[in-house]
Amino acid sequence: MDITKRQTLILKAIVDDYILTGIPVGSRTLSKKEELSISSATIRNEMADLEESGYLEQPHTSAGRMPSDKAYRLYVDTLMRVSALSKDEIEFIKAYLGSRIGQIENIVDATAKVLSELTNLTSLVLFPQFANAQLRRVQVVRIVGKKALVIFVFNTGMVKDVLIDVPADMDEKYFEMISNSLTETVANRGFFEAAEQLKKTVMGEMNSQRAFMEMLLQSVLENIRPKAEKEVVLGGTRKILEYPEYQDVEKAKNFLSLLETKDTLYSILTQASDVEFNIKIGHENAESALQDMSVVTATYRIGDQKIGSFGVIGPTRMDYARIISVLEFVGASINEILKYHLDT
Amino acid sequence: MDITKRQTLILKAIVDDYILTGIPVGSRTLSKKEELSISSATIRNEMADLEESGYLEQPHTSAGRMPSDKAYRLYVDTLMRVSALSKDEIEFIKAYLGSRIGQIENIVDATAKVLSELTNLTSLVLFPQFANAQLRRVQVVRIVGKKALVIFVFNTGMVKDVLIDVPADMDEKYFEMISNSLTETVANRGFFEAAEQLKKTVMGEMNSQRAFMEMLLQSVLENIRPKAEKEVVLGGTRKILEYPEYQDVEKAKNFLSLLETKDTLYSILTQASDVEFNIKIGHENAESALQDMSVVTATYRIGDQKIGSFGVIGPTRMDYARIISVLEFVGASINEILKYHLDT
DNA sequence: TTTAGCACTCTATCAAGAAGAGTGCTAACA
DNA sequence: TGTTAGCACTCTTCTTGATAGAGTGCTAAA
Repeated sequence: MDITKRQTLILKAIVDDYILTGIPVGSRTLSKKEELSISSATIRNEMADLEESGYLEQPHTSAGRMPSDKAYRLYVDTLMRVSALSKDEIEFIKAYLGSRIGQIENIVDATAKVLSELTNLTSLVLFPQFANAQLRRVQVVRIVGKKALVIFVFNTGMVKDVLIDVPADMDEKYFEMISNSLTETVANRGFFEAAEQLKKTVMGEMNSQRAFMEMLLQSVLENIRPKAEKEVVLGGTRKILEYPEYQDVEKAKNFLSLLETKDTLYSILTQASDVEFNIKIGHENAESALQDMSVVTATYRIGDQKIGSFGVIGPTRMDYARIISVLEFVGASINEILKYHLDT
Repeated sequence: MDITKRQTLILKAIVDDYILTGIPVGSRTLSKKEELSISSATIRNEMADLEESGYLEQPHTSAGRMPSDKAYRLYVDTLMRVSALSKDEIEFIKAYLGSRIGQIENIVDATAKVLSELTNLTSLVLFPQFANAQLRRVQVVRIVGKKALVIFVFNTGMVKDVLIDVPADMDEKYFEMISNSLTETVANRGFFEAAEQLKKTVMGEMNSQRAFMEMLLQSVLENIRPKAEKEVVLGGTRKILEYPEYQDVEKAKNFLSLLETKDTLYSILTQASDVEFNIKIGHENAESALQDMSVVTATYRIGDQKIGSFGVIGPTRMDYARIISVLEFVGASINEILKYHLDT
């Protein structure tokens, strides 16, 4: 089952070429390459062997060979060389992400954009998972008239808020009291625990503002609940149309509708969050819609706590080496920015 | 130049049919329709006349006729019958929009989705134009440690906020003072006037917190400035792929990249905001990229103040009558929801 | 004025043939 | 024994030509 050194060399050349062009690679094309000074006939023999071992595939008899998923796996695991990004690329990432410090949404959006721009693929960014984050503080602030803002502060430094209606005659003191009481209840708890605790607390309260408290609780629960649907941000969704293998509108449509069912994307991004880099090639994906696509994801964190993941999705023929470099650098940049966020 | 009653009838039938199918309409197809009991030969004669008058076009000699932009214009102005929406459709809109009361973003997103879903076209929704809205209140609230939230309240009932850094040792009293002073400065002014006034005020201040105030001012200005780029929300961007005339990937790509340059969309939506409904057919669009597309837009308002617009974009062959009904009803629904928002 | 009839035009579709790319196998060579 | 040149073979793609079908424009009759 092992393959020889020369076969490895040939395989790498084929993968490199196929990633670049998307056209099945012929023996003559390969023999013309400088690094391989072997005749096309010899290459043909080796290719036949590689095909038998399951590393190569042939769309039809008189076409060149293209890598199988197994070949990509080998390529990713041992063959490819991950090179550093160019100065320009680093500059681009820094400029794009750096200027977006502020709201978390901006960072997520910018990450999605930067990823798709640099890889020419559709990018996925999972929103920070509040479920893992803990609440630190809840504050109710009267804005004007009947409107008040409920502000949630997480231990990760993130802030979320929601507008609610309050009785016009409600006392400022009362807001302060609620804020403190809510904070006490939820502080240092994750979402589910906090929700549990909140319900108990409100049920216990039997004061005159019961209706208001229930309304408040409702909006609190709705807003700190992690919503799968909302939590995936996409970038470069139309990049796929650039690829010759998606010139068929039907195929492109399938891909684009896959992107609309965010549940799938969500599960891809969450299940991947155990390891640093996760590369799923073709049939390695559980979802049937992804059998001829690859997904590469990485995690991002605040401090040493994993709070989300991001990555790209595209045809199995993708430049894995380059993608890894990009993800690595972008991940590091995000960590840096979020660390700054955390610095209270 | 005038056309006869019968020609009008024929033209309407052609437009109706072509909107439905997208295939050039032949004389025999028309003669088979019940409402027109004329022979195909007669129709052919009439069609020749209509072509001469510029209402019909022929892709090639042995094909049927299709409506020109001029025909669509006539159709929209006098021929089409706008019918009421079905109960199901009304229910759909109400369910979708009604449940999204809360943040303005949700309403805008929901509107975009509802529009594209009901029309099968790409929808555009302009974010409420803060430039026209006036500020009512600015409030700085310490959140925790070095973080504070600057909250902007508009006379439209909308609320925007931004997270900023503040010196950890800054007094609560000082926040109150700043809030009041900022509010006084910007209250009842539009954006540009408020910005002008703010600059003057800060320049005047020479106290110890000058650096902080400048930082604050910066973030204030950045956040209340109307950003064209950010202000257009799209829905159903991939709907275009369903249309046979966009089976060509190249065409689809062009359309999709048009959607990415939000400046164009922004200008379409803003220039249209003078009248209730705005219908631009084919070459009536100033932008060269839109020469074979139509754009239908409507405005939405709070009270009697126009604050934004929304609409759909697609091939000139679109169901104008239906689109008008949808826009009308959705517009009314938005107004209702926003009125509730305004009810402080 | 309307309609039936017919020649004409253009497109779309299909089959057949030619060109090109690439392979697999065999035989010769180092 | 491994490598290479040569050649027949296969499959795709492109081109060409023929054909059917849709629809028109025009003429002549009703």
